[in-house]
Amino acid sequence: MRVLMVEDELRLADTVHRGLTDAGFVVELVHDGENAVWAATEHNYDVIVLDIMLPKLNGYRVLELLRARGVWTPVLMLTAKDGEYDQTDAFDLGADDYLTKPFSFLVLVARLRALIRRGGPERPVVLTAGDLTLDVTRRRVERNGREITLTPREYGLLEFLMRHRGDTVSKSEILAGVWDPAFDGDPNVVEVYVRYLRKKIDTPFARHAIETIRGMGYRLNPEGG
Amino acid sequence: MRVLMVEDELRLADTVHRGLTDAGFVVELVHDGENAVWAATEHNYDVIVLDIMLPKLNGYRVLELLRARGVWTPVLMLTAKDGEYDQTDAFDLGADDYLTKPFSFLVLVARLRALIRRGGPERPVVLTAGDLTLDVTRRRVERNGREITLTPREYGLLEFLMRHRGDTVSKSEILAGVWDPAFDGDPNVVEVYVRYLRKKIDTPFARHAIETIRGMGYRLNPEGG
DNA sequence: CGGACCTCTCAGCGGATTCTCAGCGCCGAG
DNA sequence: CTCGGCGCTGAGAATCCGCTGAGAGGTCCG
Repeated sequence: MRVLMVEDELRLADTVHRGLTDAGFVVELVHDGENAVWAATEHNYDVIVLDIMLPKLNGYRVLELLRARGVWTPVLMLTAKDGEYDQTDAFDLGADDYLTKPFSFLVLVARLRALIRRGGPERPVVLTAGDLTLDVTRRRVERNGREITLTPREYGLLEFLMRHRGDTVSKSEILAGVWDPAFDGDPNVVEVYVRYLRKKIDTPFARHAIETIRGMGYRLNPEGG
Repeated sequence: MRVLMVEDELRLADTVHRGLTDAGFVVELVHDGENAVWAATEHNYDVIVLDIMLPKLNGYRVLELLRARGVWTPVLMLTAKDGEYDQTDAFDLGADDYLTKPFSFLVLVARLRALIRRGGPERPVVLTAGDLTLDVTRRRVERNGREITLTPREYGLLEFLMRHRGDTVSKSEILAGVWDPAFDGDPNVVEVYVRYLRKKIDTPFARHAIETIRGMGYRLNPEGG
């Protein structure tokens, strides 16, 4: 499994490079657009990880050039929330899949595997509970069509609850799934963050998606409350 | 069907190895945590049988490392009754299924088959008695399609009765099974909670799922009363 | 450096839950 | 039919648990 990675931020490039290597990929790393085009044309990769913000040629141009040259290697794009193309859906740019920074490393690996296996993108995962939706790819939460901005922790908690929607999950399960595995603080944090979430996703909409199961934990109502 | 087995007790490892081979599995055997991580990362197994007590890296750490590297092979954990993690439910550690030593060999084979087939743990059953249902994972009780909310104690009692539905269970058995093992209060609590339960699951539906067997205990009617 | 934001801790409140208790009534044995 | 015991019941005390507001520390960014 050969991966070409195009990324100019050295720290990020290094982290991901090491991680992907550990995950069993053979990784080649280039730092700008010109080298990316050259490498991708010259060698055969199973998949290309392509940052949008690059010196010399941006990711969009790189992709365009490759396709024009008949290079159809699947491309996973990395987009930033606040970049030049922040509003753009990377699919429109011709990418096979994309992730928004910051992204989960595990998600990256899973997407790469999917791209390689199917030669196509993993179907975008959107979790829903009634009129509440969470787009895992974009880290975007909406209710009733209105976007809701969440902090990372709030987002993690909501994603966890939505992945288990309908199930009653205990506070310790939530801690294990959302917080650092080594976290050993007061489980009261969970209550606090449930409160924060409710203030953002329930109260303004006069709904009760997050139910308290006293003595047991919490449960996200699959119908959205 | 390829199985990676991680077990350091030679005798046990040998027995199970032979048995699984006879059952049609291709078994690879390693004896410590480091080799387990290496083998599981390098090769593709259908399922991993992982002992908790291991030299170098314990099973918990092995599992953690594998998941962190994006290896999502289903894991069945072997736990001992009296080990460091005896109290812990192995699901909390991220295992897909687990068995407590000593275990029945046939049970092991059945669980492995289930894990491979579904790529996930065997889902605990939904207990039913007539139109009364109790979903263990969702912690949800319904009668006649209507959801019934129970307090933790009430729920524990009902689950116990439903697991023994059709049997007559004495108050002391109930106390031992539902209350804290060290509980030494008045057995009258059981009567009190039976009453609470009846008020919620029987009275509103004009049924009698919970029968009193005078001098003996209680019995949950498998037909729902 | 200062401000905005985020994460987490803490302690008090109040409602929900658990359990005790004492009296009542029904069941079944003789 | 009578009586003793077992289970039922309502009330209430004690405890638990989740909710909440305030705020301390940390981090990021200008």
